[in-house]
Parts: sequence; structure tokens; C-alpha cells
Amino acid sequence: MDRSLDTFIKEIAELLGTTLQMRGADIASLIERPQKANQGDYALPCFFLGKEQGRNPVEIARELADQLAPAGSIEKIAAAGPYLNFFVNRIAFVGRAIGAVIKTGATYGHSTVGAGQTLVLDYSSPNIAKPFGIGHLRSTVIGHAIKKLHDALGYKTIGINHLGDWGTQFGSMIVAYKKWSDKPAEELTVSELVALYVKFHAESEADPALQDAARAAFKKLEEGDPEHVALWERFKADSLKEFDRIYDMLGVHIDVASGESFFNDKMGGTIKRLKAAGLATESEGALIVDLEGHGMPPCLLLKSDGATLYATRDLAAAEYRYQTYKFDRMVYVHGQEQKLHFKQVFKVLELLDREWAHGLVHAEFGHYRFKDAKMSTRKGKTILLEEVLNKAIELAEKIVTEKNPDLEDKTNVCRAVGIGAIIFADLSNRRKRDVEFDWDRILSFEGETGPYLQYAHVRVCSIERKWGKPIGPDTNLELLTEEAEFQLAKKLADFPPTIRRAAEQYEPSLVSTYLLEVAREFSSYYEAHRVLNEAAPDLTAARLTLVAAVRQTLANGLRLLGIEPLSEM
RNA sequence: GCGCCCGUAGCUCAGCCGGAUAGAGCAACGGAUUUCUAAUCCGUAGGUCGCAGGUUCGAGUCCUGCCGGGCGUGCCA
Repeated sequence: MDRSLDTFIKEIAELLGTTLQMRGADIASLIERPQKANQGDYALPCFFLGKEQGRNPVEIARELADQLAPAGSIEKIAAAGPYLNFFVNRIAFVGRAIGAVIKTGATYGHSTVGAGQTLVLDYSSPNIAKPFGIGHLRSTVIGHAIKKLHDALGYKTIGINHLGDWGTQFGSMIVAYKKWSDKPAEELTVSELVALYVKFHAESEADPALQDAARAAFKKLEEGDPEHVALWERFKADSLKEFDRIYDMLGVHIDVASGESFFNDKMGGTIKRLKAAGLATESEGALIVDLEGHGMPPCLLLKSDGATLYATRDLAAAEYRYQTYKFDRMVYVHGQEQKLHFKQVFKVLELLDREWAHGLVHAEFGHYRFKDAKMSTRKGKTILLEEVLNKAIELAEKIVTEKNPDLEDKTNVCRAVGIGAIIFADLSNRRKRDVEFDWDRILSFEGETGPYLQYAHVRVCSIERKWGKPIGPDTNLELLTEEAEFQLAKKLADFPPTIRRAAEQYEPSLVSTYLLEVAREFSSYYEAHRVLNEAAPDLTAARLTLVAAVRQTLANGLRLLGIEPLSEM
């Protein structure tokens, strides 16, 4: 947890400093947050003192509790076994925590720790001429969230959609088209393209000659054969149109769309440099970088027919991007199956003495698993992302019609609820884990879901709408004396460190989990405490400020995840 | 074979630098709506944290081995 901003920890450290004869920062790093409310607000585990002094930590904690006098915002110091527990002045805590949210508003949780640093993100990266399946949701939404998290921390970020628009697969497409389709290329739909792709893989299993033909066709494409290039451009244009529609639905806009083909004329230079550095060697007819000394299989640069490979394109892309953006870090949001690939690419760049190679990160993620059959694009078994999104929107419509039939902005609300549900369902899983794909679960709107967060946000908006007046600046937050109000304020104060941790670890799920906790505590508070009370205007104003802080935190968090907060649903 | 990731309640998952009594949701059961949106809330029940060792004052968390699952392991991306 990030302690630098916590003024209470600072106070505790100062209190302890003289007695323990330690530096404040060292003490601060030892302070913990107890799990249970009755254990105090902060705690110092005394085991390390016991060890140092060869004494029982329980005794030490008791002694310290006797010696130390509460001061400032620290109201009570008590020993509980080997722990020294600190209780803060709740009024002070609530005031500071809520004040911080209200003061910073839409930038609550943001900071400038990343100022002056550039972060390049490579994410989404769907393959041209393949359907945009549910599998590509992960890279897209995780990458988008990681980008937003870093934006919030002051980094300059550049998102790159490294489209899979080059490689042997396009040889397959061209062969399949020529062999089985009699339609002019410009009339082909994406689903017909996919059908060709599937057919190619089915047939090529029985007839390996097809694969040779595909490789030859890609070689020709790479050499610039006009007929092949024209077909490829046709396939690509159709796919891009389809992708754009899906990105619009998701609300994701990636700064730069440069496919692998963009590096077609840049790979030669990379290979030249690798040869000059003595790294590229020939082996079994192919050009490789031998990585045996680094415990890895060789990195393949050129196939024996001279055509390029995935690694060749990533190497050229990395060099080009460094030249262009001078990034401090570049994060690849790609599946965990590519781990070795990136390890190899990073190592080769390191061997080429590219200092910046140390700033390269593979933020890998696990995949959707399917209960029954194994999904495979090649076999034509896939769940289309668009289908999932549309089902979610339909379901949202059904529920809205039932619960709030007079809603004005129904189309937009249903879209935001449905899409938000899908995005949140994905982002609530820890990045590295595989996730079970389950229609019931991904389309659930109850419990730990996107709609649950939306609902909590909507409820606050509804309270504010009903009140209808602005809250005065002289609100007396000292009236927020309920236990639940203190706990809620504590939870809100955790938002900034959560964002930092999520960005550091490239782990949006930390934000998801956190937001669920905020919404849960708020919902519980909402049931038990009425906000609007004409008979008690001061208390009403104080509670309105508290729930406004909750709304702001939820809204900021949802936006970081790429979900649009709603005021009605 | 070797390498990487994962294994926590019936199911799906949280669990921070190793710290106090391992937490949620779903499903099940029982309650709550004259009151700010019940897409909600409250309660009950549900655990040998895959197994076996080790390190430590202390292990779901670190180390070793094994078991189970996923992925990778030279001309796909």
C-alpha cells in the first residue's frame, strides 16, 4: 500500500520515532492496516522488536502502549497481543478523506508520478480476415484499462493496435480464395472470408501441399506481386470496417493502428543490423539468432524460403517505435502463450545493445476456456464478441423495460449497462488466470458485476436529483459520526494507492475488486441510513457530501476501466 | 522430456511486503419494500487454502518434491 500520502501514518511514525529511535520512513513502512475494525485503524506489529531485543513482542507492545501518549489525530494507542494498535480521530479522518475526493473531483486518484515518462502499449491486435472473437476482448479491454491507468498517473501514453495483417495466414487466404471462391474479391463479406479460412484449415490437414502453396503465396505477397497485394488489401479493408464497429461499441479508440505489414520495408534493416552484430546465423536453411546460451530455443528471423516471421516483425517494430516515441517502457498486452516469443525478442534486442530493451514488458493474460469443445478459429468454432455484446445489450433492454419503462435515454443506457457488464466481467479476473467462459456468468447483472457498480452510482445520482439543490461549501462533515460513515471514508481513501498499484502491476482487476468493495459498503450504508432528511438540513448536507464522494470515486474508477458511469438506469 | 502459468466454500473468484478469527458473489435456505431506484440489503449454512516436506516467533502467501489443469517448446501468430 502507498503510504506517502497518508498523513495519519506520518503522525504515527513521528510519535514512535523518538521512542524507537528509528527514522520516520522506516517506521511508516512497518505500519499495517488491521483487517478488523475493532483492531484499530493502524497497527505496528512488534515481532521485529522482539527479535531485536530478544524479548516477548507481547510485552514490548504493552510497554509501548504505556509509554506513548496519544497526540494530534491519534486518539488511542492500545496493545493487543504482539500488536500495537492506533485509533485515529474519526472526525479528522472523515474530513480529510472526503475533502480530498470533493476537492479533486474528476481527478481524484490521479497523480503526476508518471510525468515526463512515455509508455507505449501494444494491445488488442486482432487478426485481419479472422473474426473478432471473444478471445480478443481480453487484450483490448485490459490494454485499454492499463493505458487509462497510466494516463491518470501522468504518463504520456501511446496505444498501438498491432494488427495481424501479415504472415503466412494471408497466403492461406489467397490460396483459399483462388481455389474455392468465384465471387469478385470486393463482394466478399467477412464471414465468407472466415469460411474460406476455416475450409483451408480443414482441407490442408489432409493435403499438406496446400500449406506449401500458402507459404509460396505469402512469399509472393511479401515480394509485392500486384495481384496478391490487391487481394490482401481487399481482405484487410473489409476486416477493418468490422473491427471499427466493434471498437465503437466498446468505446475503445486506439491511437495508432499500424499492422505488421507496416514493417515490411523495415525488417531488412533489422536483419542487416543483426547480421552486422554477428547475432544472425544460418541454421537448417533458416536465419536464426542462437539463444542457447540464454536457455532458450533459437529466435527465427527468416524461413528457409526467405520469408519473414512474427519475431522479425516484432523486432523491427520495437526498433521503429523506439526511434519514433523514445519510450521509457513499452508494454505488450498479449496472451500468455506468447511468453517465450517475447522473451526471445527482448533478449535479441538486449544482445543488440539496445539499452531500452530493459523497458520492454510482456503483460501476459490467460484465456477464455470453454466447457465443452475447445474453441478454435481454425475449426470455425468461436464465440463472436459482437454476439456477446449484442446479447448483453438485449438483456439490459429487457431488464430496463421491466424496471424503468419510462427511462428517457434508454438506448444509451442499455448500451452502457450491457457493454459495461461484459467489460467488467473480463476485467474482474486477474490478468494471468484463464477464465471460464460461461454465458450465465458473463451476462449476469446481479452480484459482483458491472451493473451492480452502475446501480450504486445511479442511486447516488438519484438522491442528488431528488435533493435538487447544490450543497453549500460550509458543510459540516463532523456530523458524519456513524461507524459506517467512517468505514466508507476509509474505503474511499484507498482509491489513489489502488490505482498506483494497479498501474504498477498492469493489473486492472485490482481496480475492479476495489470498486466492488466501495459499492458494497455504500449499498449497505444506503439501506441503513437515510441521506435526505428535511428536518436535519446540516446532517443532510454532510451525508450528501459523503455520497457525492462515493459517486465520484465510483465514476473515476469506472472510467479507468473503460466503463461509462450512468445517472439513471 | 524440459520451461512458464494456475490449483482457496458445491460453482466462479478476492486475499497487499509472510502477520491477528481466510473473505465476496452465484446457487440453497430464512427475512426486509408507506421511506433517497429491491439490478438492493440483512441473516443461516458452506473451508484439511491440491498433497507431502522445509524455512520462520508466525505460511493460503516463501523454498523443494509430487499430483492435477492450461500453455509453450524452429520455419503459425
